[in-house]
Amino acid sequence: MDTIGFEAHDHKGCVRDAIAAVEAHCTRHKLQFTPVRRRVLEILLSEHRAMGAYEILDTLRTEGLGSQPPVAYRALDFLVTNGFVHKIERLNAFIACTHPGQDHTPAFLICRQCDAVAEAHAEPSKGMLGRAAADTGFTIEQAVVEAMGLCPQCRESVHPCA
Amino acid sequence: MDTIGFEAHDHKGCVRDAIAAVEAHCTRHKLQFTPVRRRVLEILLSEHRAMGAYEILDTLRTEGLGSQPPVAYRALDFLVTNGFVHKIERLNAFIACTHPGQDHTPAFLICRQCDAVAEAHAEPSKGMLGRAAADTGFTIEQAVVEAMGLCPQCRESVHPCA
DNA sequence: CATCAGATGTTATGATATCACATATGGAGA
DNA sequence: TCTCCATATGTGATATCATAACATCTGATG
Ligand SMILES: [Zn+2]
Ligand SMILES: [Zn+2]
Ligand SMILES: [Zn+2]
Ligand SMILES: [Zn+2]
Repeated sequence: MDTIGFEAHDHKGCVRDAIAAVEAHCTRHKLQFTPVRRRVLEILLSEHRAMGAYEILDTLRTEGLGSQPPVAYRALDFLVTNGFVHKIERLNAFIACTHPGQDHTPAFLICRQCDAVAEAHAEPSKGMLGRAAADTGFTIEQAVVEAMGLCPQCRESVHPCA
Repeated sequence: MDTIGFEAHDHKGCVRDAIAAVEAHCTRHKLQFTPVRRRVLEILLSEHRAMGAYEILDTLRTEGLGSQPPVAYRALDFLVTNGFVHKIERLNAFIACTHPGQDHTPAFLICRQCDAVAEAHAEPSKGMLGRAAADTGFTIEQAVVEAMGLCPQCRESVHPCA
């Protein structure tokens, strides 16, 4: 199973495991997993959905962990840079990674109805894109792949228009 | 050749042809290709790069075609909706389509050094992404595919760090 | 002419993101 | 220990991107 996000799962365990994985990764790479950074990751993990920076900041504020935008953006920048969180460009929002610590290139399935987001695995330099890049001499370093559409649940509930 | 953008070409002709194609498409589909909409498309075509809405608005303003953000955003919305212009999510910017009028799903190669953008062709429901979607029952309606990296020219000029 | 849909003009505001500068903290080396 | 320095944080201000709301205009239809 590679893409979770549209199905029920052991949420408590998933949060715990993710935090543990990030902790281990930070120790190994001498990265500072500070309280704000940890808390931002926890918020994203516990909600399990894409959240805007200001929405995260609201929570931090009530907990006395920072009240100004740079606090949230700096923590998010750290988490994104190190691959623990991904930015969903289409939503200007952030979501916790489902494979923290592992080197991977994510792709996302975003439901336009309920905003649920599932992380899948993308092969960057394979397929059309890789061919086009190779043809033109372009060097791909990173890729944003975000599919919009309807998740299984919302697909059910949409009236058939017929 | 499917991806232009990193190479020299007949620019005058490319602008003329694109405008003509859009004009024809609008006539056929009873869409109003108004002065503001036409001018915004011309600006994007002539610059041949990704431009922010406010940058476009600056030009409109000097020409008396509108001075407030909604003017630019409404024109861009029309052009994007009808596939004559694409939004580059990663840059919060817009770029003229290189296949206007044709039904297609674009992918982009974006140079992080010089901000040049090339449009390529993506096959949405093929490959990893399509598989992941099919596995989970997700229905893909639209996709954002944007690769970041170095274009051929910038790749040359970057010092080797060695 | 009356009506209406679509396009535009304009003011204000909302949402997202960064700059700039002060302060704190903790480890490496003199 | 003390100094230095890199990294992280606190905070106010500001930049950048985008839309809401409402008035007005214009052309097509009947
Ligand atoms: Zn991930
Ligand atoms: Zn859904
Ligand atoms: Zn296109
Ligand atoms: Zn370049």
